[in-house]
Amino acid sequence: MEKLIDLISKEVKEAFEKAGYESSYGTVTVSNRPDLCEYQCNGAMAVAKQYHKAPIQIASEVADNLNDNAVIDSAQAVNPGFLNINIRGGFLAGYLKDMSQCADGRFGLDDIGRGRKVVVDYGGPNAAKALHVGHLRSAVIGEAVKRIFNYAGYDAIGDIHMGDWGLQMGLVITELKERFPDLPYFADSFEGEYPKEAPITIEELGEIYPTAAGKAKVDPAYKDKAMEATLKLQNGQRGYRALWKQIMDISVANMKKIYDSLDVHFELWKGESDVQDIIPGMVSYLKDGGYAHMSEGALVIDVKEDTDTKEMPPCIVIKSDGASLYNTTDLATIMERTEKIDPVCMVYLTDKRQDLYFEQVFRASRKSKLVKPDTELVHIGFGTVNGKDGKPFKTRDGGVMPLEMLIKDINDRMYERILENRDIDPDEAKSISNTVSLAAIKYGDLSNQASKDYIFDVDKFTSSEGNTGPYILYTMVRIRSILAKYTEQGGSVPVLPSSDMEFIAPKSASQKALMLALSGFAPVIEGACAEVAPHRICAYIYSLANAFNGFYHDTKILACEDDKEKSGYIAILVLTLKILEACIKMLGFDAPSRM
RNA sequence: GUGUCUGUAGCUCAGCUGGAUAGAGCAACGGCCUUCUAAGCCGUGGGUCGGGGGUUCGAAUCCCUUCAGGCACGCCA
Repeated sequence: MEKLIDLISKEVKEAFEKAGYESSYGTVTVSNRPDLCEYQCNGAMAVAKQYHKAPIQIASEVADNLNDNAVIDSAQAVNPGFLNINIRGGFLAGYLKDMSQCADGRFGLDDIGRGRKVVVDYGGPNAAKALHVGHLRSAVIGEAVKRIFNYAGYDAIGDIHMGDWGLQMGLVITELKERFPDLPYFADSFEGEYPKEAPITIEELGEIYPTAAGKAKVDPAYKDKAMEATLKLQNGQRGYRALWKQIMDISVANMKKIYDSLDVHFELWKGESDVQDIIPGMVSYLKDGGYAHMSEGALVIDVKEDTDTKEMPPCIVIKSDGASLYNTTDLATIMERTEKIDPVCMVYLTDKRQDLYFEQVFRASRKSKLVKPDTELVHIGFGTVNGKDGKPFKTRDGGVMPLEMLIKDINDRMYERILENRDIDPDEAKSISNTVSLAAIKYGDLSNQASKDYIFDVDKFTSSEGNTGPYILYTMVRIRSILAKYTEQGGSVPVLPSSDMEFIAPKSASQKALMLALSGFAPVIEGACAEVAPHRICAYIYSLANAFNGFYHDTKILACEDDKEKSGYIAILVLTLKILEACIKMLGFDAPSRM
């Protein structure tokens, strides 16, 4: 379905052509001065030089050609050469009707993806340590990105890609060996059955890794042991593998619980260890193809290019001690995905500090042809979650904030707010606060540009004032409430896509503003998808919710006595609600039925 | 040192493929509920878009330079 802005552009382009100018200058944009007009065209100013004419004269000529237009209600030339355009209400109503009839339920958004596959690599938890605040963004943004791709018609596959094979595992094993040297895992001669369950709990694991990492930092001998353990694990030492498997089991169970609570779900629970078997093959491929060479004892791929103005260290494939590392598994994963999934694009969501690293890996995989030339490799580097002081978010005592604690904090705050506001059954309040607080967290994160750091402010996020998740949900609940009353009064609410939706030309400025906002859905999603920018959807639904609340405030909907007008209002309500639902679904949260 | 990101209202952030008077929200102040959820709506005040050059009819936006801060720079992930 053609976008409204394109339909308007088409008219203006024709008007340019009719006046004797190149039609491409007739491109129309949404007005940046809504007080003056709804749409604008700046082409007259751009084209003026070429035709040696005053911009305002050109704009006037074009405006004259737009009288009596079926789409455009008014086109006015304004100094120095703007063309201010308003759209016909009846045409707008017809456009919304077309949107609500789209059989694919995408409200006019084209099938951009056409079923092509995309891998979204996000989550990336470290299997050795508890999920903390640093894992929030990857999960939240990644899930949204995946859902946006899916909505746009792609077949998006989310891969958690756990860090389960690197030094962190060696550290945990080493620390366990120090503490419990008598466990059978550490006895080379042991040939019996290992215990069924892990020797530690998830809580203990949460403590062991930081301890071990701390020791390794100050004690080189300890670090050597850990590296040795890593290598032994990778080489298949039986006891280490058994212990590793058990650590993974408790770790994964814990991850699932937390990701579930965030409504974040992965199609693939892959990790670095999964490509272990294909690494030797890949390494010989890299060597035989002449892509990799030895340097300072390590196997590396040079990724420096002549055009580089910056230092670009080589991508290390195998460490000088023979062990593989993050790079190795990422390259092997790219190779495996290309063979088994063959996506048009792989998107990685990690902290932006890994920018250089991913550039190296992407270059290495291109250079060595591990990936097809037309497969896009995209790294979305996001900023840090900071506290109100602008420094990385910590617990009260200054420790790393566990993700569970952060979720609980915001949940508790939300629960308080609900109880503050009204008499409500505590159980219902609990259920509502779960739903709303998830929206608060996710919206708080997603409404910021991914690449920037942001401040995690519980009070702000849980507030229903301003650009927040609760404000969006409140708006939706309001609409649902009206529609429910309408049904009670014997009206029938159309289920989309529906040809029964009868839109009418707007009767008020707020109604037209809402209708214009609705018509902007497709271009916003298209932009959010193209730029992998969920925050655009947040900005959109905030303005849409604003437009709705303005309309709601000065329009009697159910009390409207004109049936045709009333059903027109209901149509707007339904479409607004459905679009908001589609958007928050993409962002990864839901609305409660009542607030 | 090299590279990279950031700098917009007191605070948190949009806007950045160049357009009109730089927008929101919070905070401050003032209005609006016998009527569809006031967790809402409307209004007022608040800015040399870090500084300086340049390109352009036009710059928060593009280029150069400079200041301030963050981050990364071969065997961690």
